[in-house]
Amino acid sequence: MYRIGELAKQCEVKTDTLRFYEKHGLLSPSSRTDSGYRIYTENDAERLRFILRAKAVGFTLAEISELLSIELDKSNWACADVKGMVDSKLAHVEAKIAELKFFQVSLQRLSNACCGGPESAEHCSILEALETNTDNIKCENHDHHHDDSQYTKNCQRKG
Amino acid sequence: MYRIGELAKQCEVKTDTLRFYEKHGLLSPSSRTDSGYRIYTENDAERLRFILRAKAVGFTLAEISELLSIELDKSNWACADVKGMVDSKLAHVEAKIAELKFFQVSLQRLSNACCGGPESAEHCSILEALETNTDNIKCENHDHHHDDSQYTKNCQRKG
DNA sequence: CTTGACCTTAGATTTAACTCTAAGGTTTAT
DNA sequence: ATAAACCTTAGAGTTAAATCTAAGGTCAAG
Ligand SMILES: [Zn+2]
Ligand SMILES: [Zn+2]
Ligand SMILES: [Zn+2]
Ligand SMILES: [Zn+2]
Repeated sequence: MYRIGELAKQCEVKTDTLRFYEKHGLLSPSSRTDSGYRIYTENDAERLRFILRAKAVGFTLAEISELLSIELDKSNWACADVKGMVDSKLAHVEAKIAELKFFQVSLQRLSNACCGGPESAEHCSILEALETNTDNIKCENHDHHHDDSQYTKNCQRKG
Repeated sequence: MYRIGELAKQCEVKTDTLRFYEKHGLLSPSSRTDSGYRIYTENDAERLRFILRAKAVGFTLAEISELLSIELDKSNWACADVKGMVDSKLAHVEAKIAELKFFQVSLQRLSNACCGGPESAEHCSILEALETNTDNIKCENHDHHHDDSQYTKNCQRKG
């Protein structure tokens, strides 16, 4: 039997979060004290841990709601249903990774093209790429001199 | 010279989006007609393309605001400033990728442990993993028979 | 002179998961 | 008996980037 603050501390969430989960139908305390304090049982704690594990693998609260209703009525669901949820989440996560990897290589290419030095950004390759397009990036060629120890690796210089 | 609908179509955004960008200080039309219609110049269109390119590499609108103010005042900024923005975005993107990859492997392990068949979820490995922990997943061992052609690869069976 | 496509505004709604506020009641220890 | 630490509620705020709504004005074609 835990009060809200105890359960929150045990599971490393905020009390706000537990009230939020209750408001959204994910987890309700099994009872209340006479004065209205929430009382969670060990069973409630297990349900919370289920929720947190599902969150840890990437499910949203809406999806976790669905998983919880399956969990409470397993015999009326098939492995196909459960695996379907996991697989569709997996596909979604992989699509997001692909999008972010595109960002990553684009940003890396921009970064590589810029010396990153203290000189004026007037001829900065990054800005030039954003002005025209990000596919053909020219490495910048400042007229100034650089401190070789810092900028040589990225910047091709004239003088 | 474009009206809002023309520019929107040309750049494949909604008119709502252009009004939104205006409200948030990213792009204002250079003028208005007597009746109040927005009029965008080619210069405005270029600025929009800058915005869209920056979005395409992952920058938020707030970051794009910053890039735009640098772009309009290049000589008072250094390459270091611009590259700093790119690199910090890159770090952020890479952190997000790492988080999603963790989700990905966790979900993949869950998926692999489940036969995905039409049988009851009562002994589903996925649910069992969420009930206890997601690190030690047991492959499910149903008492039923499976259609080998569909489930053999993931499911280890008894009988 | 009316239809339809276009344009205007301010403000509300959406999504997700909290996070915070205000105003107050309860428990426990000193 | 009073302070500290806890608890209660309803509801507003946060973040990001739109997207939608309502109520109305403009413009070209037929
Ligand atoms: Zn340089
Ligand atoms: Zn540069
Ligand atoms: Zn099986
Ligand atoms: Zn299963």
